[in-house]
Order: sequence, then structure tokens, then C-alpha cells
Amino acid sequence: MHQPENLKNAGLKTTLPRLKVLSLFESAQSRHMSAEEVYKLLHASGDDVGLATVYRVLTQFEQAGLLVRHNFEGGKSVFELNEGKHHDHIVCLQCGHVEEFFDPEIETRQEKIAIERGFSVHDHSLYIYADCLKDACPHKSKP
Amino acid sequence: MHQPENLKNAGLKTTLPRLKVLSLFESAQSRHMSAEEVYKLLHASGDDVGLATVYRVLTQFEQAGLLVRHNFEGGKSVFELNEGKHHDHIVCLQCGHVEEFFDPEIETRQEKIAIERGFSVHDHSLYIYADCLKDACPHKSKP
DNA sequence: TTGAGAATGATAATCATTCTTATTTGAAAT
DNA sequence: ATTTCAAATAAGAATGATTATCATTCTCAA
Repeated sequence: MHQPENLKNAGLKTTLPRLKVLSLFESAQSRHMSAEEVYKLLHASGDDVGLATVYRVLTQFEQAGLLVRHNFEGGKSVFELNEGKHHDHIVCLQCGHVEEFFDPEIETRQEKIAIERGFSVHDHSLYIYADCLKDACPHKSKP
Repeated sequence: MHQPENLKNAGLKTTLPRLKVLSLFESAQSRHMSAEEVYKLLHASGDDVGLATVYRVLTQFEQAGLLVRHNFEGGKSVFELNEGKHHDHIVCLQCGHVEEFFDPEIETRQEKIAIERGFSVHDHSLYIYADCLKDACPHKSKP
């Protein structure tokens, strides 16, 4: 909803590719998507956006604070709609399923640790890599 | 010290490149090194080890448990000697200085969170990105 | 509506990493 | 000490993800 405003507020012109990418994330088919996945989904919907544009737009959205970038194991970046509420992630190493969590205790511990060492926290990333024990990894996820 | 034994125990033949790489990490010029850095340091010492070999050896050492791989922001891998004691990292965004820390409270929280959600933890990575407040970032680190 | 500047898409370039292959090496058996 | 041969290496090509280039197209304020 009201995507043009989002873009305007971010100082970005309202263009078709940007609207498409943004609405793709807002439609929330899958919360976490790589550039390649976004590109493929757009093309699957008949929107011929260039791959370079996808990369550019994702980076712009990240800088504008509309998306959050994650660097999971394996190097490739994955993006997620920024809904204000920070959270961390558990990733299943078997099926790739991602779950989000937020733990105030961990957050405050981190702050304390940083301060003790004379650092001013900007940000942090916490990924727990695990196996989901649910029978036979029932989560259907992208390969 | 006694590197050949380390390699043997890991089921790896004692070859020159492997010994060089291992002793480089044990000499601990810098605890955290990328493949590129290892490659350059070896060449600086007159050891002409191929870049592909460096990558191969680092991966083997990781699998053998001799090294730990880290994926800091930006995607490139960084390796560190595995001394048994797990720890997390604070990275200064200004000068790249890295400090290590271990917080039992955070560790146990993570376990609890994972279990609550039906996951069996394999591993985790926690990086705090911050500014070190020490005057003018005195840490001399590699660019 | 129109013009300046921003955005786009096609493609080439880059970067880290992996693969291929011919050659060399380590170490087990002579 | 030599022979032997699987394992390891070096060099460079190949790959995959991402970024840069650049001519063309589009957005939007005047």
C-alpha cells in the first residue's frame, strides 16, 4: 500500500521497476529474497526488469531503510522488508527455512558488552544455524 | 608448533603449502585473515603458493577443525585459528579492528530460543558492528 | 511540454572462489 | 636410496554474484 509515498520519502523517484520490487516484498510471498529470486519472480509475473536494475534497486532500498540486507552463510545477500522491528534469525541448514526471533536479553547483553569495550554499537547480526527437528524438514523452501 | 602432528591428526598429508599456511596462522601476525591476505603474506615471505591452493587448504583446515571460517559483512570469508574456545566478534566499522568476546548468557539464551522453536543448534554467528570510540580510531589494521 | 537530470537495460567488467588438467610431490614399498 | 602411485599442487580457465559502463528512456518540476 501507498508505495509511491514510501519511495518519495526515501528520496527516490517513482518508477515502474521500483514499484514492482517494493510491491513484491509487500505481497510477502516469501519474506526473504535474493536479487536472483526477485528477478525471477518479476519475470514470472511478466515484468521484464533488468537484473542490474534489481541489484541497484535493492541496494537503494537498503540505503533508504526500506529493506534490510542479510548475509547468510554462503555469501549471497538476502533482503527483507524493514518493518521497524529488529529481529535475528534462525536458519535451518537442511531445508533453508528461516525463522525470526527477538530476545531483549540478548540485545541488552550486546549493548553492555560493547560499552564495556569502548565501542558504540551501530548494528549487529546474529544468525543461528541449526536443523529444524520437525519430521523430515517439512518446510517447503526454495532450493 | 608440532604442526605435522596437527595435519596428521586431521588426516592431511604434510605438504609444504599446508605447513606454511598453518604456521602463518600460528605465528599470529593477525588472527583474522582472508584467503587473499594469506596468499599475499606467503608471497611476501618468498613462498610461492598458488592462490587456488590457499583456498583449498583453508577449506580443508576448516573441515578438519583447525580453522574457523567467518563471514563478515561484505561476503568475503575470513579465517581464524581454532583454539577450541568459541567466541563472537565486535568489528569497528571505521578502522576494521576486531575484538573477540564470549558471553555465556548470550550463548545459553540462544540455545533456549532454538529449542523452544524446535531447532537443534549447529552453530551460530554473532557480529556486533560498531565504532570504537578510542580517540581517532588508533587501531592500525589492514585496509 | 519540454528539458535536465535521474533511471533503466544490455552488456562488459570485476571480484572472490572453484574447477580443470598437466605436473609434481610425499610417503609407502621396494 | 629408488621406485611407485595416489594425492597434492600450480596455473590458468571457468563460474557465480555483484558492480560499472553507457547509450537510451523516463520522471517531474518549471
